[in-house]
Amino acid sequence: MPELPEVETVRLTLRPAVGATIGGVWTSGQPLRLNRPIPTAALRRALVGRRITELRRFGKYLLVDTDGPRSLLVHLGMTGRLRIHRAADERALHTHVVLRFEDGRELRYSDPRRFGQVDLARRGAERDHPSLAVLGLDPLTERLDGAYLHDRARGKSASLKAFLMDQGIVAGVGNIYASEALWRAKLRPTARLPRLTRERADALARGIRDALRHALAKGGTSLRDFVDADGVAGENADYLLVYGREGAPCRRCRTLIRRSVIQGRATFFCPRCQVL
DNA sequence: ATCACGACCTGGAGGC
DNA sequence: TGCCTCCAGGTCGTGA
Repeated sequence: MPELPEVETVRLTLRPAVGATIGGVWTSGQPLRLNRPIPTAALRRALVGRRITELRRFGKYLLVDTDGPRSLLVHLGMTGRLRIHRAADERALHTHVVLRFEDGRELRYSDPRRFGQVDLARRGAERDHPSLAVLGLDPLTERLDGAYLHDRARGKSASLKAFLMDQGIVAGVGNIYASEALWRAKLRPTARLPRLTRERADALARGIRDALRHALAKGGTSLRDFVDADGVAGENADYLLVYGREGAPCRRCRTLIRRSVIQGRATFFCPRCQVL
């Protein structure tokens, strides 16, 4: 579900949690991604009594820093939500982690499909965490340009779309924004990396940055599940340029948008103006 | 090493 | 109404 703009939207709307002191930790006992148990005891040891100091994002991962040495690491998977509630509010089905604050609020993580991840990372050494160590460049906080993409494409033969969705190359781009970025760059999702010239890589870098920034400005894309930390849906679904528009006219050339499947994921493109 | 596929899991939508 | 199939913002293990 959530790609970089959605995770960043959650981070921004979660800011009222900064300053809160964690009084208790509850977990559902159900495992998340890869059948991995939530490390309840370790979460309690690391977080109870600590004050939340900062919220950071690396690609699609969110870090909740505390005044202790450990940060809470969260990945939302496809259906994960992180929301602030009053403690008295009824708990949603599929709630898996609750941080009780001493001021009567709670930070709750829910995730029906349990594709997400909840763990601890060492503050200051968070990039040593195996999930963060493998991430490529974050287009919002680091300089993403054509030189970088062109260099990382060397020796590879995958499709442009698979390349974009590889978190080790660009951290934060997922299925929606891969299609959006390629449409903006006028590049065919099925095109192979050897044809990514430096000039095309420049266009692609620009397409990625623009797709993500515009989506973030609309509070992210809510196709079905996504809401921010206050439960508010994003508005970017109304502004998508190509994703989900199969059979509708291309916004540039009016040719009908086509849908195909690349690596098992729905992919949308204009067969006329995405020439490469 | 790289690449593409299937599996993981639940729920909503649409067809019959 | 109910039951079926298909689909979904992600990632990882597998086998070619």
